[in-house]
Amino acid sequence: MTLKQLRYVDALARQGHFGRAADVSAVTQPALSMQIRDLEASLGTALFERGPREVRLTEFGETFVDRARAILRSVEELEDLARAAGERLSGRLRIGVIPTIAPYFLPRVIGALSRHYPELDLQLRETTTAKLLQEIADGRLDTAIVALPVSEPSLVEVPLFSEDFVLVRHRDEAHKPVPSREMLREMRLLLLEEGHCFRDQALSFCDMAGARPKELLDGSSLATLVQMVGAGIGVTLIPDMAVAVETGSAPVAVSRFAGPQPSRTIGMVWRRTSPLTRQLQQISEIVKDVGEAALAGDSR
Amino acid sequence: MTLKQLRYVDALARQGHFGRAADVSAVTQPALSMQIRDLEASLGTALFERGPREVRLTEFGETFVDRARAILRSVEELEDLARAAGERLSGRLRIGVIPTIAPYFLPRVIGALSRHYPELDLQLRETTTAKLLQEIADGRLDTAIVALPVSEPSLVEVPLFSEDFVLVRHRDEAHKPVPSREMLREMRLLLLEEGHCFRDQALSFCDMAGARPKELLDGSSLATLVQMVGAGIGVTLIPDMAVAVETGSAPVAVSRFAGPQPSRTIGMVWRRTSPLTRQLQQISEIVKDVGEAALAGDSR
DNA sequence: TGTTTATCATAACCAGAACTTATCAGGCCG
DNA sequence: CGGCCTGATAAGTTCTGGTTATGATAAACA
Repeated sequence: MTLKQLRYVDALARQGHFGRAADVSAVTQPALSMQIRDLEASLGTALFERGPREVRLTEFGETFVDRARAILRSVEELEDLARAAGERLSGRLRIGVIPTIAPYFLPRVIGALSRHYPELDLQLRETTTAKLLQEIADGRLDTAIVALPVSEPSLVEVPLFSEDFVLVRHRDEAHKPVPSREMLREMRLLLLEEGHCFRDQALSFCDMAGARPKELLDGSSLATLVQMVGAGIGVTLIPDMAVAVETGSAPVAVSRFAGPQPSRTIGMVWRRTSPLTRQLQQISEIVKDVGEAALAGDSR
Repeated sequence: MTLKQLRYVDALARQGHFGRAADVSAVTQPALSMQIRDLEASLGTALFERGPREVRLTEFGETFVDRARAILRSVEELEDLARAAGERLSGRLRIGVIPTIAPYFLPRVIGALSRHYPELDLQLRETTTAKLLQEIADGRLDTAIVALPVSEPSLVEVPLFSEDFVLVRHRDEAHKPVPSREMLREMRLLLLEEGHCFRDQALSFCDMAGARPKELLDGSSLATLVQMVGAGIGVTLIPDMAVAVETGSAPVAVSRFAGPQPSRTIGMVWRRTSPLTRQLQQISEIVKDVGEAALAGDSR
């Protein structure tokens, strides 16, 4: 049994005439006749009664076409559904974001994306890069916003923007000169706990990668770090984007480094094999715009 | 979109592996690959994500296979239904019967048929031959039990049995000799109204076909005729099969004619083009047996 | 009643779809 | 880095489904 046969049966049942049914089916009469014959043979039952002046459904034919039409409807519906799904980005999209970006960036991203793609069902997840990458590989995430590079050949990575790191000190120290990288090593540096890429990036800036100097304290979020700085416990680095949100509620001062700014590149990654590639590309453009706007001080 | 493609999608979704999916579908891997590719192309959407180590459904693919499987189930169900319908006689069967047979014969026929074909949904209709034939032609009846011949080339007619006509007189006249055909013409003969074939058959026996002799009175049923005879109004003819039922409740006597018995052949007819031909053939055998048993005096 | 017309079935042929075998390409793994 | 697994691609073959032409039969008509 084929869908074509069902369509022919439908047409023939409507028309009650092989010739006309063939016409509306855009085939010739023998083609339709043979398909009907084959179908009836394969079913072992007659669906139509061929009278010389009319073609009539058999008793069973009646119930057959009813069901056949229901099937054809479902098929059509499924095709429509597919077309709609293909046209533009819609449905579920699972995005992962690292914690040192999420709270400062996600609100804007969500806003922009749902403005562009109202039918998009955004699902966010915030965790460390390693876990995000694993979840992408497992197919539990569609894409992630992380610091580049991830150097994973199975993933595509597109850069979005670069953000600098800034120094956060207690407000009382704001008049002192900005310490150099070397000086930082001698100060009590507050960092995120292990696993956060930003920790490694900060350490690498201080040339202390790998080693764990004793004057160092772990915090579980940038907010914690800033609050600790405000309490006079030490200094810390935070990414540019976090400044506006985190430094308002504590007696701290923010300073840029002299000379080469420490920075990191934020980008989007997804499976090279993802069928959403085209849509993800579009999305990355939007996210990029949002990111650049945010960095340009557009701190709505 | 074809059912074949849906089946392949189903298999691939289950197996997560082109090779295995092709195996269970009893085709080679390229065949399946191409069908999937074509389907995805025609939909404009990817259903599967081809990873190097695994084949995974896309977001949309998930909902697609769900619906696809529902469609495949309906199709299978429809095929089963057809097979069941073809196997043995079941479903609606519309039988027409002439009034001079129906009350005496139908109860037995119904009993026998529903014993043989429990799944049969019998629908009976009782009216004159002309109307029955029209309804058969219109497809509103599947078959009819009438007096042969009907001489309609578009219909098949199979003889079932012959039944004699008997004379019904008032009980007081039972001692008189059985009148001849000629004598009948001189008596007050009670007959069914126009349109009943039995009227014509009776008249023809008396060689009075067409003509309307004055000594003649119409009744609308054999029961009426017999009651009229019992009231002494005249005599009548009734078919053999009606004797047991009709002559018990009136002071009448039944006599067979001498010499050539007047009789008629009862048979079944149906459209030559009917797809039920085979089943109707079977049914005619059963009806024939019932009829012969009834005539043999088996008057249960 | 013979002829024409309408209608579905059949025959012969043809194109394209779909399958097969063989081969390639890329990722993974020892 | 070579072998293996897996899916894609290519080339060739089979067969399905389609076409045109024709046949058969019954209804319509003159």
